[in-house]
Amino acid sequence: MNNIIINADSLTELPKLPYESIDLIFADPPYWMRTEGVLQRTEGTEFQGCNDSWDKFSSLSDYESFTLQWLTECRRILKPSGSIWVIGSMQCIYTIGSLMQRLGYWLINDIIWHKTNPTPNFMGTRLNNSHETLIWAVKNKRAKFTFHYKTAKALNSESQGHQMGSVWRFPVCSGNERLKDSNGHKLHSTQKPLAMLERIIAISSNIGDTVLDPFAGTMTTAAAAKKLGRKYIMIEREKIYCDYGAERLENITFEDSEIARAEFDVKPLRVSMAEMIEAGYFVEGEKFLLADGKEYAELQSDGKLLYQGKIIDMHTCAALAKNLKAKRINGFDFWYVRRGNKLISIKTVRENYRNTLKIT
Amino acid sequence: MNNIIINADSLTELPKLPYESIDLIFADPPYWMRTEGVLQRTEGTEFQGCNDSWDKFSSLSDYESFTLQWLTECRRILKPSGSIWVIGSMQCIYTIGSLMQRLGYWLINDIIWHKTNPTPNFMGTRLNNSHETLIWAVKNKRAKFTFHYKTAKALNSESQGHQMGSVWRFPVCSGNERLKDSNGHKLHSTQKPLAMLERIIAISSNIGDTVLDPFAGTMTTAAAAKKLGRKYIMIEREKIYCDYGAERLENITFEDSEIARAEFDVKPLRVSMAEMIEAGYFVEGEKFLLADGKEYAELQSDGKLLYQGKIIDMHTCAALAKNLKAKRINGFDFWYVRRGNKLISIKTVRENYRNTLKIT
DNA sequence: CATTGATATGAATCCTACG
DNA sequence: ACGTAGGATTCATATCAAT
Repeated sequence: MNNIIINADSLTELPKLPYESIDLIFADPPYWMRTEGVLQRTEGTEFQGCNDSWDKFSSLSDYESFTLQWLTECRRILKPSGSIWVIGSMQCIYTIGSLMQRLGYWLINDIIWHKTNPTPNFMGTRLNNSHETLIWAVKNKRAKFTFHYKTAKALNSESQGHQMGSVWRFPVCSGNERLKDSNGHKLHSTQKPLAMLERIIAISSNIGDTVLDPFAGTMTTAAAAKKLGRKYIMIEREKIYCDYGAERLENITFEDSEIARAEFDVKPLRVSMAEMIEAGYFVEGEKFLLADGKEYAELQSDGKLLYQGKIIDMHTCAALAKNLKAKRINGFDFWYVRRGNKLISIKTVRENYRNTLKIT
Repeated sequence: MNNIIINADSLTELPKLPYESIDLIFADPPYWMRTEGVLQRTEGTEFQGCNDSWDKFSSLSDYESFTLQWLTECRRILKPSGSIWVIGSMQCIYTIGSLMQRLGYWLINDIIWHKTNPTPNFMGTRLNNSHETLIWAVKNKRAKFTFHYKTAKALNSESQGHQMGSVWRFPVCSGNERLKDSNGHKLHSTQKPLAMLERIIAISSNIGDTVLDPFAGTMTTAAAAKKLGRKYIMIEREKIYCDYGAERLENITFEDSEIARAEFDVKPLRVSMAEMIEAGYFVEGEKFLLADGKEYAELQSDGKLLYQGKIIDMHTCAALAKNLKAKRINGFDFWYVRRGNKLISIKTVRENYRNTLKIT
């Protein structure tokens, strides 16, 4: 059931997928653009937007009903730890977001795709619509989901080395990347940029995960998934997109990388104070100091601290010693010990201990 | 009923306002942030977000009902030519947008306020939420609304001189602009930047218009309105905000400007071909040429053109002569006439004619 | 090959006053 | 309400031909 393209309607296919079997969903549903007539450039040429039969709906309640159906199924097949991305624009994203919240999805972020090269507003009738919106959500409020924070930081082209924000800059899909039909015309009216899908899959899934796209189109989601070593299930109603998409995927291979493996986000080994005392990295009875050099507390054999006659954990103790309103802070950021005539952060001591574990 | 602050609840006050009496509405409703517990920075200090009593709701349907009520009233009191802006974030904007579309509002644009200095995500648990969303809408699909396109162009700090897009960069409200209470703490947890309100009011209303804000808070909307010569009706439930807001408004005066008056958007005088022939700017029977210098058509007394034996209007004729797919293009951009031994654009001729009208 | 200029095009809720 | 004529309006890129 992996790495397949299903040439059928999502509303009939999604119910066939097993309960809680999918790690990541990317959905690029019909937007229901509601355009009328032809839009003409000043020079007299026509703008070719999205005027496909698959984007037509008869009414708002019709569109709501369609949206409710596929969102309901997606929630059923999503793993508890999985997450879903949905892209849309003004015309549809409010319907989508509102139904998601009603269905119990919990929104993680909404993300703005700020297009670097949007179609201008030819007539000057309103603001140039230069973005689309992505909603990223989980099944339930308390769900634990995959998010590679440091991978996202590494991928943050908008502000290198800083945490990734909710506004992303990407050009629209054009040029060589854009699939053409046998007449040389664009195959699909709304092909999404591969780079955006790669970012999404890299930060919110793991190697080997299964990615589902219920409106797969030109298989951009599958292309990104394959490149990053994820499995994929693509559902697409139009045969022509499936055919061209399958061909596209043949030329794509897994490219292993730190990003694909999310190696920046590998959690350091969990170690306990007691363990480090045992290993001789801390000594029972030694003094814990703050950066000011004053001795505040005394280390106990179990890793707790003796402070003003009471035995408390070092995180609570740090907040107390620093006289903070907060009850608890990360003691590894505040406590020092004496080594020779120097003050050493206990974080450094832990780092040294962890390094010995890596070697063995 | 102008330039007033009403210290009361919007749900009771909006129904008292007359039908179709408001030109522009800006609404910054409670977002229902659904925060829990205390968010602590790494150093142990507490982040002071929005935890106000006015932002508490018991359930999604409760919030939907509240939203439906004020949006319904706003639609009732909005003039047919008026428009409404609503700001919100992920937590609420999908509910708001979806209800707006259900109520029959027609969206003009959604606009992203991309914060230049967002609060970081302290825990690294998700993407840094660095934007809020504004929805700009009219009462009905066919409604004509005020939009000063060229004023927007002039105000476009993101890309000077180009059409304004749907992603706006503004810093969050801070420093001197941020109102403080008697203890020196921020008066209001969600004060919006004045510059953003000025932009909104400048591009979507006229001098003398009435601007309504049903959740007026620190009266930023009124401040921008007053500065730009608009009238205002502010509704705010909390007395303390009304008091500080009234004081704030005392120090603000109307600053006249081309932007305030939207002078870039003044429409040129409408003139007809027949009128210009009458005035001698064109001569009946003279030849109309394209840029290539070939004679294509012959001017008739009523301003129409004789082309290949048929009499047609010059816009349709231009499309024909240029062999375009389009049925009609602006003839003033394509036709030339001979003046002496030079080719002159008929747009230039019209410009000359218009200049004589200005003098008299 | 590098540079320049002309041309094509992208999820678009894309005109309006007057008779 | 609807037809007609007047008149206003685009930006970043990619491609390709010409220099």
